[in-house]
Amino acid sequence: MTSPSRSFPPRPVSKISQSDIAAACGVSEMTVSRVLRGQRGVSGDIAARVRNTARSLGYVPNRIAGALAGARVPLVAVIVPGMSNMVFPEVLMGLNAGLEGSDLQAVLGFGKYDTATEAQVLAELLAWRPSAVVLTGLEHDDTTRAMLARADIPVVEIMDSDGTGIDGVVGVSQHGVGVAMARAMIAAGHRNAVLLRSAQQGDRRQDSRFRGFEETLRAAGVPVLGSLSYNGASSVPKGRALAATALSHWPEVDFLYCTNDMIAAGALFALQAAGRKVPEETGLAGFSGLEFLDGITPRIATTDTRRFDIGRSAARMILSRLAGAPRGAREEITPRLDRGQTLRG
Amino acid sequence: MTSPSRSFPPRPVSKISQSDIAAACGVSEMTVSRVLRGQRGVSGDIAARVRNTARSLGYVPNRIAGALAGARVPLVAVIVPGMSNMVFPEVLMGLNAGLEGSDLQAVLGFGKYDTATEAQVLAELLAWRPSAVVLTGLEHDDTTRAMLARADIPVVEIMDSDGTGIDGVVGVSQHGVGVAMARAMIAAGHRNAVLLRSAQQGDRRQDSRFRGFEETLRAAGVPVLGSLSYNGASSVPKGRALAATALSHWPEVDFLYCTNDMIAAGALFALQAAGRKVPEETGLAGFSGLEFLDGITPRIATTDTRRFDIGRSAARMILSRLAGAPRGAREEITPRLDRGQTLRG
DNA sequence: ACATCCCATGTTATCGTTATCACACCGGCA
DNA sequence: TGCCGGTGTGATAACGATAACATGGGATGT
Repeated sequence: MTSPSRSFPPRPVSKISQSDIAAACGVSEMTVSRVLRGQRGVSGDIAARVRNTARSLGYVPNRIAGALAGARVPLVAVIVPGMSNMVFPEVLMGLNAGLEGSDLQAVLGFGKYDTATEAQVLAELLAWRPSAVVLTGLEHDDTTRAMLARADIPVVEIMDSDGTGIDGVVGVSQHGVGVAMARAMIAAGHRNAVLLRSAQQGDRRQDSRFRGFEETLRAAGVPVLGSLSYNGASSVPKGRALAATALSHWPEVDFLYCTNDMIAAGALFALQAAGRKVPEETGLAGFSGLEFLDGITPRIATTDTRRFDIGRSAARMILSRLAGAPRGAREEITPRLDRGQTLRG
Repeated sequence: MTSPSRSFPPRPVSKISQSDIAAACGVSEMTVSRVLRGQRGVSGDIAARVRNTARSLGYVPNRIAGALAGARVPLVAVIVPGMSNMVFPEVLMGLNAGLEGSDLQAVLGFGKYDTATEAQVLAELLAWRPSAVVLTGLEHDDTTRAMLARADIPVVEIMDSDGTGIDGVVGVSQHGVGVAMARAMIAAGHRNAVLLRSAQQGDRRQDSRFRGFEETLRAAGVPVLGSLSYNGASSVPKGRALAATALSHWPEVDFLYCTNDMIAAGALFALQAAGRKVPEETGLAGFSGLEFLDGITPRIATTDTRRFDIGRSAARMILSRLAGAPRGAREEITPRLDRGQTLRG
């Protein structure tokens, strides 16, 4: 909206339009439009002729004109925080898979873990009058909510299902993930847990996960020893360093609950380097179910949040909303707790 | 183009348009349009009034109408094969970073490693009359080329720079990557190489990489012993299995050149499991520079193709083309060969 | 044979914005 | 005084497609 100096060459001209086809075939534009959209009520003879002409002329439909004329805009605005790990790429693959077969196209924006940026990006995307919106998480700007209310289109919030959404919600209960892992840990006989967490501001999902974990442990009378956090992006070396610190700080620790699998992998290496038997002396668990962990021995316990399925469900929810289903659908994706080989027993 | 049953609710109505703002301010639509686009030639008084009214009414511009009326479409069509590993997410992050500051927005499509699908997706995206196109690789359908020729907009082909492109090209020489790794291997004293490769049909980039590798070894009088391939997506376990097979098949092997780091990680585990000292007895190398490898010891030799930089350069190339630079720019991104700790010496 | 209905096709208006040209109005200069 | 150039603002016509309605003619029914 604020480009001071736009010195761009004129738009490419001399495009083929439906009227060119109409002229070439000796029919009206309307007939061409009908054929190209696969509407019935056009004689097979003319339809074939129109299709051939369109192909031979290299006609590319102009969605812009179509959309303005009142046709639905086959776009879904998708805002994810970023793509620095495999989480959102997988969600997007699922979304795409779920959209396959419909003519809907995802348009991507990055919210950068910041609700103000998200609002800005949303405004940008809404300018295209998409048919639906997919947002990440349940926390949003007031501006965002207001825009969505005015837009009055299906909205699906993904990833997190702890709380109430604007419209549809597809996600896992992060709180539940923490609770389940705490129970698994206790059942396996571990007692002294330390959390390795990201210092990322406002990572609500991490927060509720750890809250569920801590509450459950406290209720069972085995509160966590403490937690350490790191700044910036996750990486294996960071996990390693963090775990090493944890070991020296709380020698009695016998379980490391890591905020993701990357950190957990590093923690595993640190435990091995420190000569701690895993899981006999010290167990650990991560979060996410990133594929690359498949190859590490022992296999790290984790919670797979089925990101592909989340994306696909979101897509399906959008399709059914557009087909007339009521607002406010919720779908809980049941995370899969994988005990791996880093929990005792 | 062929949705048999479209029963969608009518488009959301009651939107605020420029004419509402015009009416509220007592000026013409044209004046509103000028203000909102930041054109000069409107008195500051009116401009401020218009902007305030727009804000308070919750006006969201309609790019569709604007685009149809002749304004540039601030969209860049981007087609990547998929997102099953971190390669393309990183490219996209770079692209996004490079586009930041301009008003250009990337719209993503998946080509699925198939030129026919690519052509289809391209048609879909061109229907939105984007201002530029980014494609992956240099190999494309005739349909694709024809469409691009007609569209007459900047095109940038990324990743691969072995060959001639349609317009701009940003990438690394895969052939050069193979050559460099072969030289490094020879210099390190390895002699009996085996290739671990994906059976993915038509992966031109892998092919030229390995070709460069093989040619260089042959010229040096130490041809590769052989190669093994796997089907489907890469994973650490597959690398492990493949490497195990290689060890039993060619016991004299002393170097495994893997098509990517995931496979290389698996191969490393296989070597360790077989009791082979790395790199003394057997060295290995991967390809890509995926971040998660940072934590594995020994650090695996690899070639970092600087995917983020590729994306960013592509973005910059597009911006300069749109600003008037001539067609056919080329930018060679120099890959970074990381010897890690799995090459002797 | 005549009214009726349906099917294939055409006509007209419209979507919201921007390009283009036209028009006042103002100050300066000869 | 009259002409000129600039500067704000408005009127009008696209842009390319689709919705909604109109039309003509053949098949159908009685």
